[in-house]
Amino acid sequence: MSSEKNSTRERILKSTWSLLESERTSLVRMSDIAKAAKVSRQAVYLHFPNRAELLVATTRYLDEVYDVEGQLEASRNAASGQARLRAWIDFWGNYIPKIYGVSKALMVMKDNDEEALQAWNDRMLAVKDGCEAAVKALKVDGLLRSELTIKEATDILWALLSIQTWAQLRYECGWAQDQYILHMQTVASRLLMN
Amino acid sequence: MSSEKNSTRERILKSTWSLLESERTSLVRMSDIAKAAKVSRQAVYLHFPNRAELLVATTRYLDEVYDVEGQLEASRNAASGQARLRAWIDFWGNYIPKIYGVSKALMVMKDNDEEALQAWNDRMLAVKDGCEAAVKALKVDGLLRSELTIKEATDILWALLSIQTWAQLRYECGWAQDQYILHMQTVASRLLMN
DNA sequence: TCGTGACTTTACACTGTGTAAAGTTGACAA
DNA sequence: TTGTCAACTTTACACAGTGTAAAGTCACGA
Repeated sequence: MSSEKNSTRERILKSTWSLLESERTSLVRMSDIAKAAKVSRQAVYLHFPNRAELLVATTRYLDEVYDVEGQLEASRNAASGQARLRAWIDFWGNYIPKIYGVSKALMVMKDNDEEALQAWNDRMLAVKDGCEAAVKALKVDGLLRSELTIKEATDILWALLSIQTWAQLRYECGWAQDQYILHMQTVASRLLMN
Repeated sequence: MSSEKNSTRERILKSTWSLLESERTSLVRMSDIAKAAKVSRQAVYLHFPNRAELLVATTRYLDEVYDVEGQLEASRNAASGQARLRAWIDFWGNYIPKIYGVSKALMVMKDNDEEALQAWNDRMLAVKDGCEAAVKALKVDGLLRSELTIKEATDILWALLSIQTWAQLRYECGWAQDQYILHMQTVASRLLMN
């Protein structure tokens, strides 16, 4: 993983990342990325076969930089089911803003591009797994509402924690990030627990 | 409105609609629409200045065909706050599948096109108004949870009833339409009401 | 000194949107 | 009957952005 620092490849990934954080998705073209990385447009294609794979590689790069795996340990080691739900929402809810730019680019692309679709689905299924684990932890503690199956509870939590929902509350409704986390935690508890 | 039946303009709108219902958004190009409407591609531009305005006109056409205004009367005349919330979710939740194809096309386009963005926002604000009205009706009946402001409750309901959330539950999670409506009604009650 | 890998430069094919302008046709009016 | 006009069709082209192709440059290591 990222064996050489400041390699051209990594500069391209960093440029993609920072452009997607600041600019509107559609304004980040291959040529913009090349310019930001101070290489020719062709050099980008030397490292990534197409835009979709560049975006996918960028998401993987983010996961690595932010040490997603390490951070997930925390929620996995939570003492109670309720604590686990809280920790999961805290982790994922706070990870969304970090990856939002890149995710949105992938989201827009998935409607035209099969590869982008695949990558997007993989990511979202991973999130769903996190939701399911939290729900199961509630169940084990006997805290899951009896009228909900594990699948239903997982689906609802997953929908609640979608990136689009975050974006809507955050940008359209003007919620603060803290407010989002807090509300999601109480909303999720209220919906899933007795 | 729609003075002449089977006018070229209306055939174009109908073709756009039916293509967007069946095909993936990105596969519905101006030339596909023209072909389906049995006119030349240029004729489409004679009636609509660009793709964005064609899509917008198609959503308006749908509203007209489905008599949105008339249907909304029902929820407005609900006896209690709770009934109004139910009726609103029933109406909007069942309207989503009818407009999904066209809405998705607009959704994809709003990232590149200012006009599409504007149209999308207008639509979504109208939905938000519906949510706010339902929340206020609850408040009047003293049923709104005391710890929620009207704005917060509206925002949450609006997020819950977003088109993306519907699509995720319906397509990704495989929920049936009836199941979606029922669950959203109970979820909304549980979240907003004492 | 040669070779090689990592680039740059130039050029081009392709798709889809939108513009431009000349040609066709059928209905209706004088 | 002729002429006009609106509603088209046909052909052609500009433009943006992606991706491909291939020749050229250049520094570094054996």
